[in-house]
Amino acid sequence: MTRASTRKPGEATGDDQAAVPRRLLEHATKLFAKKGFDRTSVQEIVEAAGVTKGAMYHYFGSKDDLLYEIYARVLREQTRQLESVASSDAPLRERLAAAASDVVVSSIDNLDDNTIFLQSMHQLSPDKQKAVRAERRKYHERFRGLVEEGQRSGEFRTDKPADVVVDFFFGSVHHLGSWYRRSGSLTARQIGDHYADLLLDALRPPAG
Amino acid sequence: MTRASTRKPGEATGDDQAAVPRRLLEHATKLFAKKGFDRTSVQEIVEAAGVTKGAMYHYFGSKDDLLYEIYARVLREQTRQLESVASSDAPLRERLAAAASDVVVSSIDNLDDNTIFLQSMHQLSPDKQKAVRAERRKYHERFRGLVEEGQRSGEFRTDKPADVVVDFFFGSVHHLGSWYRRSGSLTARQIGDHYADLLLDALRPPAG
DNA sequence: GTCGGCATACCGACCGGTCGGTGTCCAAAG
DNA sequence: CTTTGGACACCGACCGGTCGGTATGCCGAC
Repeated sequence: MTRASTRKPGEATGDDQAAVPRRLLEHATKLFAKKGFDRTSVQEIVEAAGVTKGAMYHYFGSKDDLLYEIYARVLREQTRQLESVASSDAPLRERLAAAASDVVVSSIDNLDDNTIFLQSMHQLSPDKQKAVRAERRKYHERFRGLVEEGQRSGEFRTDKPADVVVDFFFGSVHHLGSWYRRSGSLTARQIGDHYADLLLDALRPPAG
Repeated sequence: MTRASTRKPGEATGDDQAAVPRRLLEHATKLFAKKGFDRTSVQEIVEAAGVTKGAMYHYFGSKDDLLYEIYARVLREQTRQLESVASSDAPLRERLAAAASDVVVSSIDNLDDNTIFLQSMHQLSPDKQKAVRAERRKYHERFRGLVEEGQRSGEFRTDKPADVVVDFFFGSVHHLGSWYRRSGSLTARQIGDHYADLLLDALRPPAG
């Protein structure tokens, strides 16, 4: 009863050290991606993380909160990355190509988050959903800014609305999770470059 | 007790005549799209359709069956449409453009089905999921055939794998539901033509 | 001693699916 | 013409089970 360094709670022996909230987030991500948000019970998550429900509800207000935190983390990271690339002083075409390729690579690196984004967003509570959408919108707008810049300078075609082009492109990106397999023959960067090429070439003015 | 044309069953007075299975499918589609498959209870569906659970389980083996039927219906229709366009004797570029534009238009016309496809496919039982995937794959392969035809003839670039291009395009199509609003300024056909243009232009050989 | 960091036991709501029944129609028997 | 029987379409109360969330208490650290 008075043993030191008790290993009672949970069976987790491998990835222990990690803080409890981190472990919860990590395993929740995997489970949500694999089985969907609604099909994953809180019980499963806490068992996978080697803790109990008490622990989870100590750190998170609800199951929804868990999902929201996953979203927020991904969005912060992607926004940060885009901002860094978009505001460099490289030529426009290079900046857009880098932004496009990068978002593909990061989406593939975190396929789970991507899958969740796709399938479970509408299961968030309305206000949290609104917050996520707002953040996502900011991201799209920044990206669209690059396209519009090229349209003003004459580098890109102007017969297609910039927002249509951006939605076209991000549709492709969001759907990577439904077909990309790591066992395939193409690396994440190769896919990213292909996608960036397709975008840039689709944006060439029709005349030439 | 012996009245003719009794209107007892259900309260549905507006859209009655319609057969019960059709009504169930119709309302299930709307609810699944709005709230997601798991969040929609069988009770809600039958109430919306103006029948009872008994009726539903008389016509469908399970809630899963309902979802599967929705998928099957959409897939049959889209496959039929693609086959009709792809096998015409018009020039290749026109056939591909028509196929691309058509799938966008039909996806927008049936935004609900599209949304369900996106969000709820993984909630089907494994065997039904397999069946849906197989059918979907056939569709993609037919579409890819058009791209490959153009690559062989030299009309399209050959530095991008055809399957990457097809996945790129269908990602965009599947995501229409997440941003397209009927209240927007563009009609379904306009979006379809824009998307078709972007695809065709992305496929132009890099040299010119 | 009290406070953060959990564990454990438990609750009420709800959900998919079942099952014994009911009303209606039609066809064959009487 | 009437009766009977049974197939079909549907009803709705009910069940076992699960799930998100909570109430309470223990325990080591400060």
